[in-house]
Amino acid sequence: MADIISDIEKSIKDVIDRAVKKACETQELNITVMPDYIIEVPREKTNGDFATNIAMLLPKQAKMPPRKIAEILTSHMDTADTYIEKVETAGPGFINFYLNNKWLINVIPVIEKEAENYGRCNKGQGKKINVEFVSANPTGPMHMGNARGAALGDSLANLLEAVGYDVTKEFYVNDSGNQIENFGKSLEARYLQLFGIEAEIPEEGYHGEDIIEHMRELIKIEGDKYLNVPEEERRARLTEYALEKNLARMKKDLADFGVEFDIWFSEQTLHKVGKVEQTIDYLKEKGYTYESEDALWFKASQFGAEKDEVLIRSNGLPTYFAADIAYHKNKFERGFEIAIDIWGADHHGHIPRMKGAVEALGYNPDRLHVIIMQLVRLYRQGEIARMSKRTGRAVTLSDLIEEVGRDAARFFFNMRSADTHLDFDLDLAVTQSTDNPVFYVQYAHARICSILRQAEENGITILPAEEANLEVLTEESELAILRKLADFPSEILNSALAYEPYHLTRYSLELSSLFHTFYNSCRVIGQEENIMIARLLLIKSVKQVLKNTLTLLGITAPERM
RNA sequence: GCGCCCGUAGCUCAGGUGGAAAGAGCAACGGACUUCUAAUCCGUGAGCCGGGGGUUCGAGUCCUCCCGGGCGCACCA
Repeated sequence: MADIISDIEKSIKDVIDRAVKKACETQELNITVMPDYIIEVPREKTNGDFATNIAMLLPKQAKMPPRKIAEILTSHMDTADTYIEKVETAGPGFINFYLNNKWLINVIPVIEKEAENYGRCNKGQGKKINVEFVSANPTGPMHMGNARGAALGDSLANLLEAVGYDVTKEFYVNDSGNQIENFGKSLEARYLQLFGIEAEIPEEGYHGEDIIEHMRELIKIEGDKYLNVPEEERRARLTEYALEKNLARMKKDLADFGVEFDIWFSEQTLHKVGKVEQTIDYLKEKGYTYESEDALWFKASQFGAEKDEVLIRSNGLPTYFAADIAYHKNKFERGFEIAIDIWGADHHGHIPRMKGAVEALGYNPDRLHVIIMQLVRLYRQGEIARMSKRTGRAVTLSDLIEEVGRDAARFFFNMRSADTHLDFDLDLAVTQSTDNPVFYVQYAHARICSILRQAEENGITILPAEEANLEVLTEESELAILRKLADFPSEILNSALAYEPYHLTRYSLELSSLFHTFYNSCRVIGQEENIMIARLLLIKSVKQVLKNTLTLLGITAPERM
């Protein structure tokens, strides 16, 4: 896909490379190794549109000061047939390039042509990538950490897909192991209690109202038929029932949040088909395990972890870790080149051992990338809010959607990088004002739609970009918008490769701000024909790019507000 | 004690592979609506980038040691 920024950078590099060659030919410079120089955008506009540091990387080779090198290179630069208008040397040895603003207007026809595909590319070349996120315990409702993970993971998946990866979004269902045992015991206790039979919820069990609710419903449907069956059978059935209910609930809550998984991967199935056992056997054969105190251990410390880890407990049951190894082995066997896991900060200690396990399995550990999210703190009226307004219990994902809405929640979760604590201001998220960033962005979109509607009502025909005279876009606020629009493809690529969708919220805010500034200084409708058409095309481009950005974030772009 | 993350304006945070005089939003103060949505815009003030060393032409960014905060260090997940 077209990216006018990288095109222009390429043309500048050409100019530089040719100048170096020429300077060497005339023996003014003696350079044998071409340095790895960069083209960058100077912070200060007065330093040009682009700059290069090449002269500052050459003093040793050329045996002269950087400014002198810059002068020589500049003198050999041939800028014919480029947009470069002026080249200057400055500062400690920068070479600054000043461009004719006309290069920027090319972005409008590109956006018009590519529309919803503007910004996308094929960097990923169809490589298979697995993004596992949320993976909340199916023993109860989802909390704020799960919500942040959902927003982050889904936007990241969209982003990776946009740059050409074949993305699979996956939810690992922990429907096995200790916590499920406790879940079953808790359900059973409630079930018996509802029939007036004395029973106790285990120490580490689940005491929530939802457990009682599940059993009330089950009794309504199936009555007392599990009172007189063997304990094991009873627990299995109660667990199965409640898990199914919880999973359905999670699917619904996530769907309300705009998150749809491709695969819900059951941990239980790994055990059932013997994958866990096979994986353990494999590690055993490789000599990466040993027995101690009746348990089987994985030599994690041999692979960079702090200590060894138990695979099979002395009671004969495999640990969660053992299943997780089998799960990751399975991911790679399914052909994923990269597996991304999104975990809460409280799990960060597991990264070395998990990567160690991947390595022990014979895969490059770099193929597993773990994103650690820091905690979310909710604020209401300036104070930490732990409880839901409505239920009085811990705030769940569905509470959050109900209180602030899906768009605001998704935007807020993606405003900060994953590794900073997130202060979520619930009051701000519902505010319909300039303070609320998501409204600010959506308002920009709606405002554009409003102008376009009026243009249509006034019978104004917008020409195709190729036929319009876009050179009349010379106002500072117009040029600033064009520059921002041109940045979009690299913005997406960089965010995707860094696995950091939060750059998109910032981008959307910056573009919106530039639009609002333009709106207040330039009128569109009623201007001289050429200018009006050009501005209509400009704001249409802004609308398209805002829409594309919001879509990646899973947020709606309203036509009116 | 060991490991990971964080420490930038009063508050919340940005600062691609090191680059030229550190940015934004909010809060504070002062302005702009007979005109396409004032849910907006314009302006002002505000900083030993936690601290000390080091690497180099050049460090908020890299290395090291401290200080402060969060989270881990189970035969739980």
